[in-house]
Amino acid sequence: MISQTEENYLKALYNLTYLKGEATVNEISKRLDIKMPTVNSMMKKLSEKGFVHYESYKPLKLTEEGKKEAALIIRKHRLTEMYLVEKMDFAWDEVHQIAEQIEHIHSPEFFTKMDQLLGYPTVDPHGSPIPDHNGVMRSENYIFLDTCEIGDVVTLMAVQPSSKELLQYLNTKNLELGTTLTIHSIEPFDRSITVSYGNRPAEVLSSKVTATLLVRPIS
Amino acid sequence: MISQTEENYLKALYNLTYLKGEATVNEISKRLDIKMPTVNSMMKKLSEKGFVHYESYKPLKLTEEGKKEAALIIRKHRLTEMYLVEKMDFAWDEVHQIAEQIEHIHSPEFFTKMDQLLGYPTVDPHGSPIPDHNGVMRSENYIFLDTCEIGDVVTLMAVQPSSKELLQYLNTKNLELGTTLTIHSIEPFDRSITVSYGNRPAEVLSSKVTATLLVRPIS
DNA sequence: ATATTTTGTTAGTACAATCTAACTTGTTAG
DNA sequence: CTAACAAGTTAGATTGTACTAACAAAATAT
Repeated sequence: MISQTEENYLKALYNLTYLKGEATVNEISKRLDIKMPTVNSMMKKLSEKGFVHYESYKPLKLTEEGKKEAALIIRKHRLTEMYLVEKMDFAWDEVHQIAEQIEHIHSPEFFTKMDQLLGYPTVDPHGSPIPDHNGVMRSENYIFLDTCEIGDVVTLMAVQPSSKELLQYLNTKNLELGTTLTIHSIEPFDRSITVSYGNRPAEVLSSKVTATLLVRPIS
Repeated sequence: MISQTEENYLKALYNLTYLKGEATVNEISKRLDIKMPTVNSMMKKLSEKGFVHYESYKPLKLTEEGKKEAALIIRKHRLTEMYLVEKMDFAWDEVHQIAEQIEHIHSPEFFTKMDQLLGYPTVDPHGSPIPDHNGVMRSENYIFLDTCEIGDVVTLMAVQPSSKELLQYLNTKNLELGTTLTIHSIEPFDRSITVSYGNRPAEVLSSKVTATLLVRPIS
């Protein structure tokens, strides 16, 4: 059995790693507002249970099983948010706290029923994708930046695969998750793309970079 | 703050005492399937917190505050059951396990919304009354047996006030909570009532007894 | 390249909620 | 009325999840 507390750690790790495939003890500590030693020992425990790859002083990763567990919790969270908005008439900004609690309910029938009553939605009220009942996130909404066209306006959602070097490169360009990009031109020769975002001059991104950036078109 | 565990003890105590005003450590132990020493120390803790009257070797009682807390949890449970049946199309026998979990959700708005969507119901799908938002159980459905009429068919719901002697008397008559009674005659002189129930000859109950028995008419 | 800071780990403590074993009090049957 | 049994209590151990203090490793800045 997996406790509510453990579920919260898995979820935090999933969300933190969604971007770059790994996360640190420190990041989890900050996100959950729990001190680092507590996080550290919980990570060892989750490693024992087969949900996390743990090695001393190395960044943390979820195992495939850990990813699935986490995705299923996120599924419950997002289905709940959708249900609260669609069927109970809550505003989109009121539902998070309630969903944080209901996501821990153990009852497959309950969430299956919600899913059914909602007509099997694929995104929650905030546009985030809802994983399916096998924990697979159908990120249909996310596409690689190198598949976009001139004039598209997109939001940076994830980086896959990622490397330290790539993330450092993105930092120097002030490119972070959630940044909204406008595509100005695409160079036919090397497929490099010129984008603008924030209050800064346009930037040119090579195809090596654009092939790793997952974005969501603003539509 | 009151933990989920504490809530379960309060609810158990409320249900056990509803009938006779008090309950024993042993009864709670059996109902929750938790060993007596654990129950004992939890009762002391709840006493510290002002929810329970605890005295060594004496039966347990809820304080007014304890009753209110418990009733509010039961309110959440019964509202949830009603919601699951009415709005989510669950069968009446599928909802208990889910409600056991949802009753612990902390979100006044969530339950207020349920109440509203259900049109402010006063009983749950099993006919049990739903306490109001102040924790007051409007037991309008329960009436004293001495106010019934010939031909009425009723279910014994509670005994108030109760005494050891009265309960022993009821035991000798095989009268227990949930027993369905049919009223055959009422003696005008002393208002004693003749009833039948189960596979046994009719019994005569004195007005002293009938004035303490709370019943729900079967309608 | 080394000193400083940040991050990660270990060790030991605390508290909530559970247990078992042993003892005490209360109840009940001869 | 007392012996036996049931119920209640105390003491001490265990597990899960948190903490602080102290130390170790890694990253960073001068």
